Amino acid sequence: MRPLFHPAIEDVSPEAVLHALSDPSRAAIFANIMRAGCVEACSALSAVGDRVIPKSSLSNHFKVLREAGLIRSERHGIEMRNYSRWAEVNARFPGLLAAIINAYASDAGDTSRSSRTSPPG
Amino acid sequence: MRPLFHPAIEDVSPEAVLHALSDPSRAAIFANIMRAGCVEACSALSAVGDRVIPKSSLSNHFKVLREAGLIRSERHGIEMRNYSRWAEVNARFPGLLAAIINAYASDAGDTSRSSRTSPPG
DNA sequence: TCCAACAGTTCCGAAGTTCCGAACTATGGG
DNA sequence: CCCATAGTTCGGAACTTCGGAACTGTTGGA
Repeated sequence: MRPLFHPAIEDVSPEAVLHALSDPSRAAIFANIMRAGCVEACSALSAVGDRVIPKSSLSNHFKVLREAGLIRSERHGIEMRNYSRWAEVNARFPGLLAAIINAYASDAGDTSRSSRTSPPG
Repeated sequence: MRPLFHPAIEDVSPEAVLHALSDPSRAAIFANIMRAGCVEACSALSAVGDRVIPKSSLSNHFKVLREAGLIRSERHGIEMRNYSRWAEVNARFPGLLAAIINAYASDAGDTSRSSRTSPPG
C-alpha cells in the first residue's frame, strides 16, 4: 500500500479542521488520540462509546482526520498507528484544538439542556 | 412573520457551532457580524468578498448560523438585523469562537502554503 | 385600497456528500 | 499457499447543499 497522504502543516485549513471535528464521532476519536498520544484504528471502535461504528465508516473517519492534518497515520506491521499532530496544528492555529476539545468535554458533562429526557430529581 | 427560532444557550452544541463555521462563507459572515456588532443580511452580500452569493443561499447561511446559536436575528421594518451571540457562546465554550476567528484570520494572511501560484520573490 | 419596489424565505431539482455492507488488498504466521 | 487479522475501496441508498424561480411580508406612493 502506498504511503498515506498527509498535508504539510501550512496547507492545513481552518475549514477542514472544523469540518473534521464537527462530527461527534470524529471529535471523540481525535480526543482519544490526543489523550493517549497514539491509538490503533480498531481499538477506537470501542472508544466512541455507546455507538458501534462499522469499519468502513471508521476508515473514512480516520481518512478525514488525516487529510484535515489532525493526525498522522503509520502502518506498523499489520496495524495502523494514529498519532495526533497537536503540536504542529496548535502552532499554526493557537488554542483552536484545545478550545474545541474543551467545548465537547463541557457539553458532555452538561445536564442543563432543555431537551433532557427527565426532569431534575 | 412569526419570530425566528433561536436555541437557548444551553442547547447550543459544539458540533452545530463547528459545522456552521466550517463553511468559509459563513465564517466570513460571522466574523463580519462580530466585528460590526450588527449587520443587515443584504449588506453581507458584498462582505464575503470575491464571491457573490445568491440570496437563497445567503438566507440559508443566516439560518444555519442562527440555529447553531451563533447569531440573533431581528426584523426591523423591512430588513433583518443580525447580532452576534458572542458573549453567551463564549461563556458556554470559552475561547472557542476567538480561536476559530483567529484561525481563519491567520490562514487568510498566510502566504506560505505549498499551493501558492508563484514562488517567493 | 391598490400597486410597485424591496428584503428575505420557501420550493424543488440537480449536484455533491455521507453512511455502511460487501468485496477487496496488505501483512504476518504456519 | 492458506488462513486470520487490519484496513481500504466500491456502490447504492439516504441525506445535505446549492441556487433559480416563485412566494410572503413590509414600506411608500398615488
